[in-house]
Amino acid sequence: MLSKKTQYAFRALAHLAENYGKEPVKISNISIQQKIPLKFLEHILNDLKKADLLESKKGKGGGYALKISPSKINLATVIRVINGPIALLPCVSLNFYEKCRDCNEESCGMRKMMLIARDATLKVLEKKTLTDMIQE
Amino acid sequence: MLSKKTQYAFRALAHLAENYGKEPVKISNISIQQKIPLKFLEHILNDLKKADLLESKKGKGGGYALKISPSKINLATVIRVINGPIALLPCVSLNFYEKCRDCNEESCGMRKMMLIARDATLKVLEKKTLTDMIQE
DNA sequence: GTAATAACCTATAAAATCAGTAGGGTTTTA
DNA sequence: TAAAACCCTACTGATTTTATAGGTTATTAC
Repeated sequence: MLSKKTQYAFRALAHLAENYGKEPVKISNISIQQKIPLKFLEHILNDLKKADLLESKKGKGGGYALKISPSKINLATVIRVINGPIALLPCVSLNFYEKCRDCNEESCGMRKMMLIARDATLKVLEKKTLTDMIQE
Repeated sequence: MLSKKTQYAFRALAHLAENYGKEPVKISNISIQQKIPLKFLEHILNDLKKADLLESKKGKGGGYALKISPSKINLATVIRVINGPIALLPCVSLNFYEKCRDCNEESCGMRKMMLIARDATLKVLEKKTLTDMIQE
């Protein structure tokens, strides 16, 4: 399951996607309209900025905005930045790979199954973007 | 990601699948051969038993065995018993559904995306069984 | 140039979950 | 009746999650 933080991140991104091309949006606005605790949201937006998904501007008239088009931000990217691995096992993770102890990767049946599951999930999450998400 | 407990469960089940139709297997045997902490494994096997996947026999010659054919135990079932929901959001979970606050389910784009992802993942996890997993 | 605005940074903390351990109790079989 | 093996309840330490607090820095308007 996605953490609450990740769900907040998606809401914030959806909000920013709807304001793409317009003025930057203040944290406080997103916080109120999307009902996300303000100080928590600060961290989230900062994480997304560090991942190069957002850009920010300080001072009056400042705020956050998507750095790239919402149609270029896929859901897998967001999940990886905020939530972590998408795969069900570390040994089948593309971005957070870890060798599993006591297991021969070539022959491990569990691994084979989780690879197939990962591919199926990724096929969706890498294809769908913020634009798909905000289409009503 | 699957918890360690779930990974242990899969290993134990694979072990039992390989002994399907034979004598019951003792916890201690599984613990040693699969390198799973014994007392932790006790809990896991008990959970699987309560979920009707295993049957047990006490006393000498006792142990655990699959209650049904390994070809009838799919991976989704196991994950749900030990790990919990497979869906990425509570509001798209079939077995652990929870309404999300502040969100109209009909119109929520995040929900729509996660539904599609869930279906893709489940299609694999509900189709693949312990038998698929132990095929070398 | 200074006051207001709004993002940025670091530290802390309560609550929940995870990963086990401890120590007996109960049932079955020989 | 004793050994074998599962069964049950409670506890614990570590980690992660979900925040909150409080100050710092950069930008803009006057």
